[in-house]
Amino acid sequence: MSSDDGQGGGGAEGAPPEQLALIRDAVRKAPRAKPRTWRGAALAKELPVARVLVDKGVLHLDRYFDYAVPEELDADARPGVRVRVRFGAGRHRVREGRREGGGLIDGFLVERRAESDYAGPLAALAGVVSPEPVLSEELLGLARAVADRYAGSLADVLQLAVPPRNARAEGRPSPEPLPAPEVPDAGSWARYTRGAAFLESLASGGAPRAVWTALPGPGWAGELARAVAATLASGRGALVVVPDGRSVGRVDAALTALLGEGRHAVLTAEAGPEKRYREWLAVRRGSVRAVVGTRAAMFAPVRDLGLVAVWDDGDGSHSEPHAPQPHTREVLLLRAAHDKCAFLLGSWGCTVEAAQLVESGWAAPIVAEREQVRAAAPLVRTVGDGDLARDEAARAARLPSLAWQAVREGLRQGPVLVQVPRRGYVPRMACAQCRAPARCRQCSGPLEGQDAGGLRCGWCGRDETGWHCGECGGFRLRAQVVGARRTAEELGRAFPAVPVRTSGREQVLDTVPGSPALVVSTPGAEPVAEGGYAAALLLDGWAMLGRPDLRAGEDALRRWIGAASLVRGQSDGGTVVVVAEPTLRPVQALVRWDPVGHAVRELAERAELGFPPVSRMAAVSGTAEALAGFLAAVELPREAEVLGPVPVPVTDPGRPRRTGAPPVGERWERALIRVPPGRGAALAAALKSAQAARTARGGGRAGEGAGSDAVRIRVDPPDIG
DNA sequence: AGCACGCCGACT
DNA sequence: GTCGGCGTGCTC
Repeated sequence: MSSDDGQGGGGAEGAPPEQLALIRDAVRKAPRAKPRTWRGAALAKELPVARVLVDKGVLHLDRYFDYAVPEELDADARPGVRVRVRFGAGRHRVREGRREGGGLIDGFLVERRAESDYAGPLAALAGVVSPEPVLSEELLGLARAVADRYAGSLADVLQLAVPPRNARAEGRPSPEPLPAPEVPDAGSWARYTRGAAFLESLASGGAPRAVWTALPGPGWAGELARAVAATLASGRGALVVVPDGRSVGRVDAALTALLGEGRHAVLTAEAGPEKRYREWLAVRRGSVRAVVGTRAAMFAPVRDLGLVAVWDDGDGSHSEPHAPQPHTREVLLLRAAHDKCAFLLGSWGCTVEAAQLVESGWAAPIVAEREQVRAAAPLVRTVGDGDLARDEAARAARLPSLAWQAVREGLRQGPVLVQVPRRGYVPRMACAQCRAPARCRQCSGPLEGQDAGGLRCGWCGRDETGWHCGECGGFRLRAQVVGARRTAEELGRAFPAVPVRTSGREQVLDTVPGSPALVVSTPGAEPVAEGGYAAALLLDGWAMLGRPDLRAGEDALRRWIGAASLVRGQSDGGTVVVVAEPTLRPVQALVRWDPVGHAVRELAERAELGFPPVSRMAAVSGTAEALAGFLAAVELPREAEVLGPVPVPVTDPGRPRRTGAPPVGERWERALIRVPPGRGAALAAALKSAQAARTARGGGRAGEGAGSDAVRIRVDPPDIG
């Protein structure tokens, strides 16, 4: 971990000429013992200098600024508090001796010091917003590590890590902390080979690190709660981050069942600003020592942290959409390293990153015995192209008879889940004959069907008129996705006696009763069925696997496993039918219920190709000029490799602009920069300093508003072709 | 980002 | 001889 401050001791060696004046000043005004303010106001007697992190964009770049502490603010101006300072106007004020120009802006007081390194006269703190010390040394250290890891600014990270102040919440005292609970028994952790040992280690103050492949079914929330309880029993705090509000609810319920009220806080965005800040404060003040929450909780200031845990790290919600877009898993890894605490990554599936933690020896696997898995997982059957072709009935009904059969039989035993692709998925086109994805002849982008009936490239936007298949020469197309939703509707009509419930983006159902019903859901929105689903039908195979993305296979498997984990085990007759080609690797992994094996193979492949997470990548995007300028200026580590630039898909005016996509009407390019393992920090540092130099200098060019010259940097880009 | 500094051309 | 253009650099 690199810990350079970016701001050295102030030596004159190699100083650029524009700093000479400053240095001359410094020499003349040499004795730095006592800071002077412009008007010589009375200062605090002890430690009269406040080191402040100014909370403003990216431009001041993680530098601290020193301010004088007026006597009347001495008591409140403690490290960690929010302050107001004047910032922005120049030295002229000293000469004119009149008004203190510059606007009032927010900042965090980072440190009180006896003297300043700054040669000039110090401005005084304008005020202390509140005496609540919200930014602890640990949180600051974490924020800096995250900023370094992601080539972002400290201020940006702090915006994610410290919730906005709410005076009412701050005014209320937090409850008295409860004593540590008893050590819980192993409970259902006994289902896993190393499970009980992991809990014992937590309870006795150890810092074990594990990647836990959870058995399908609802047991995971209780198991997480038990890990939290064991950590609390050791006298330490615990943090659990899950992908969504529903999962928070499950872990919350499990914690309450195990520990009663008052021992854990719930941090979600849904709570609203006041409640959220109140909970956050209770954690910071040490009133509550355990936290469960969504993404933003990854920064929760838990006291004496003993365990960090993340559930389902493959879920996209763990990626923070705001700069610098940190990922829960990576932030918790940093916390585990800094605080030397235990780490638990749990999931029904297994990401490539998780597999890497095990392969590298950093974390131990926690898995169940093979027979246990086989009994707990449903029986999985596939329907591929061959079956469809042979199955005359299937083509007529647009659904294979195996699927009908599974649904019919499932409905006799209980609810049946039907997983359909998310709406808004653009229908991608494929050759009707050989199923090869239809690609643009200009840029190889995916061709998409249009409402009007034509074809258009999803990347470069060109209309395609004379398409023919590059693989087999065929000239007939079929939609890869269209039909699944309609199929679900048809299913409903085919079983008129059975209620149909839907769960999706607009309305997500939490649970459904155990009585026979068709439950149609998009991936990730599947309700939990009481007693488990009798069967599931997974209809989005082509949609998931057809995407031209590195993670398409991994993602598809994750979503299938997520749905299939809600189905009763094979021993209770649970059945899953997946409509996808059985020769494909993710499909085979689902049939064998072997997510870890799949991730390990993916990992080996990525290592061979030099793909993340084995190497570290960053994406840099912007206009062609901006990108070329940036690439010319950046001083990359020697081992770095620049791929591209290539054109970025244009933003369709009709659809919402995705984060990182160019503004409508602009053409952007993107370069990928790759470094070997261990050089990630060096890459981030290089990108950061080049970006700093450019934003400081370049500024607004002719015509366009400022920013047309800027580039966007994304460490760990999620979408690598 | 603001905003003041400074070094060049048109004005009273 | 002075006013003000915006190009450049700093903000404790």
